[in-house]
Amino acid sequence: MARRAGVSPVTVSRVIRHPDMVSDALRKRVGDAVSALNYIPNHLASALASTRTQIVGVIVPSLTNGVFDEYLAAIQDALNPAGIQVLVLNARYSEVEEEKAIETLMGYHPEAMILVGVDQTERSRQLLRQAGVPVVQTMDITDSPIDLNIGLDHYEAGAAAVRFLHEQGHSKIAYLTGRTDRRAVRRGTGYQRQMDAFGLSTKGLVSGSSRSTDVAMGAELFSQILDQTPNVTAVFACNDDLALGTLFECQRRGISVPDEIAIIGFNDLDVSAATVPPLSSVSTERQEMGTWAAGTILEIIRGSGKRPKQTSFDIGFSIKARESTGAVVVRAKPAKRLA
Amino acid sequence: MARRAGVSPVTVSRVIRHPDMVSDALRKRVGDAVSALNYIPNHLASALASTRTQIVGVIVPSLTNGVFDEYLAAIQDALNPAGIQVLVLNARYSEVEEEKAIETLMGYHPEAMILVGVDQTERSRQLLRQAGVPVVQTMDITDSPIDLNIGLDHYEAGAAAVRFLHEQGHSKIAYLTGRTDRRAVRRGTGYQRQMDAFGLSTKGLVSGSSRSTDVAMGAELFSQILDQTPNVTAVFACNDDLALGTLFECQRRGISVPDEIAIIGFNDLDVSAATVPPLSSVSTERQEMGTWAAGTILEIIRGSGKRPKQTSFDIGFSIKARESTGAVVVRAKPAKRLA
DNA sequence: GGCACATTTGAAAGCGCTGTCAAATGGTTT
DNA sequence: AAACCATTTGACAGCGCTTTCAAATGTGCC
Repeated sequence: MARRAGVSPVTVSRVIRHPDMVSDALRKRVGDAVSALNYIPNHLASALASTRTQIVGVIVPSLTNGVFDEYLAAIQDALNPAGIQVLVLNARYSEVEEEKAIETLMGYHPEAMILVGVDQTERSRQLLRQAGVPVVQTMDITDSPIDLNIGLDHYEAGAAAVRFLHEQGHSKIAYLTGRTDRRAVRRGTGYQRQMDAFGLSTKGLVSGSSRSTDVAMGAELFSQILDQTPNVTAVFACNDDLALGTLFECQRRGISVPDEIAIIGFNDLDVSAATVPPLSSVSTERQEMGTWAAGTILEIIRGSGKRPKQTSFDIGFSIKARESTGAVVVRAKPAKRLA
Repeated sequence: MARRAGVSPVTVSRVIRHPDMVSDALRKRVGDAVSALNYIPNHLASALASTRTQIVGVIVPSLTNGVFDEYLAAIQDALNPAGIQVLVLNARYSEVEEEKAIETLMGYHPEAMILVGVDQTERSRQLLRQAGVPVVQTMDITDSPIDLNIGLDHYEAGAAAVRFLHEQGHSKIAYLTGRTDRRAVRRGTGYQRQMDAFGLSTKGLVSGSSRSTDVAMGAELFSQILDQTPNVTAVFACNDDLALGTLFECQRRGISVPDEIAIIGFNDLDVSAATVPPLSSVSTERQEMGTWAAGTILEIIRGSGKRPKQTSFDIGFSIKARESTGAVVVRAKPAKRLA
């Protein structure tokens, strides 16, 4: 107890929590003792007594996927300066593990929760509601959010990628996908429906794997497509890793990109702009989603506790057209939706 | 309080913590109440009362660098099953921020700490020692660890990369580096000393930036080298991002790899094996370091509390020779050290 | 049937802090 | 000088749990 050092018991707390309620002399005296002893208040005791844990729980589907890096960093960057710690748990793309993670997190009584995706189990939703704290579902959109929601329509994004390639004159458009969370599935559905709408067959043009994606898998999946459908002219990869693998496979086989094969990925990771040729990609605002989630939470739990004006937010996406899909055209977010 | 549900106060705790000390009937009765109420014990109160926080603090220099992804995942995979939560803080490659992160973490009374690198500030070291918990410094080695240490000798690794390229007949070997933490600096020193030892000049062969690295930077840095020293024949990049950027720049300029330029990176990320041609890289055992750190900690705080037989561990490195440095040779970790 | 002993449950105290409220101190006002 | 008020500090209780120890209950033995 640092209190022995100064001479006061509760006063230490006041000096640390409400320095302006205390005289200069006391502040100095306690301050000296604190630094002499390297005293650091026990956050657990403090949280227990004040019922303000200053913890926000975040659950991501993967820790090794570059997609969540900037997202997590954005959340921490927004929350840490406010004195809030972020507890990150990994659900490994499993709803069951996510539910477990939520249970664990609840034991810490977080002041808010940030989740990826919109399909939590019923029990997860119940636990979350029961907790009575702000919950933000990110990366995807839904009509029935648990609480707050920011994301994009992956179905529309998949369809938009197809439209984009189609506008460039492609009709043999392949789709590559890896382990299928709901978002990837929806992108795939968007692809399929848009191909249907164009009257284009997707036979021999879809290749998937149940493993989690990496660059090497992109090469494998694309090779499978080539075997089945040698006259394929364009590839829509459900993420940039697969797109990059496809590009490498083209290089390996001496297939010219974009002249013989056009490639578009998803997420627009940094690396996509640096390849040769640069990879087109459907760009998602991951950092913005993290920032919005964290900022909105801060507003609620700090600022007067009232809900923000906007509780659901479709942040959209944009197609970054680069050389891998031919001549570069400036494009914006698709104007209207698929019927 | 779920206790109202059953009929007991302290007993709930016992049912949950020591189910075998309690009768079947009670266990069932309380169990029912627990699930009926979705009761989850308050971890903060539990930790405060028992002085076992079940928290391990981890501080990494970056959240957006792929290098730390598998490392963090390995730590969580080892610790979570033991009921331990990992609190991850980002020090952004700054010793000062690291010190702040340590202070913050201390407020949570972690049962152990895992750090990256071996140059913490004096105050950091003091706080850590004062905490009296196991501390593991990873990724680098030192003669004066705070407590436990696992890592590799980056100086040797840098020198080994140069020796490797030299053996392939290169003498105009460039070095690319980005923001320079101690480890990157040591790799650079290893490069420089080994070049000196070979009597090779490094004039016009070193290019660096103070920003944090990305793929695009690799292209920029390599371009600078080409401007200064057109007859360069090999590039040692201080990480795989820069190596990949170099490869892309070669592709862009139509420079053949490895015929005109040999490239070797550092860390051996997954993507390096998938490029065309595949990139050689100095492979570091990041996952193993995370696993060892977590495992050793578990042994100490769970298993009888005694120190492991081995408290310092040079895990070494290996050179993954792939086509980007010419004919593929099987190589092991360098046998003897630089004088 | 009475006593020693093992088993199962509860009562009391306290982990380190914070919120509330009362007490002490000092400065003003009439 | 008495009464009043503002400012500053401390006492007390309690956050929700666990630990320790005592009480209650059941079992076996002489």
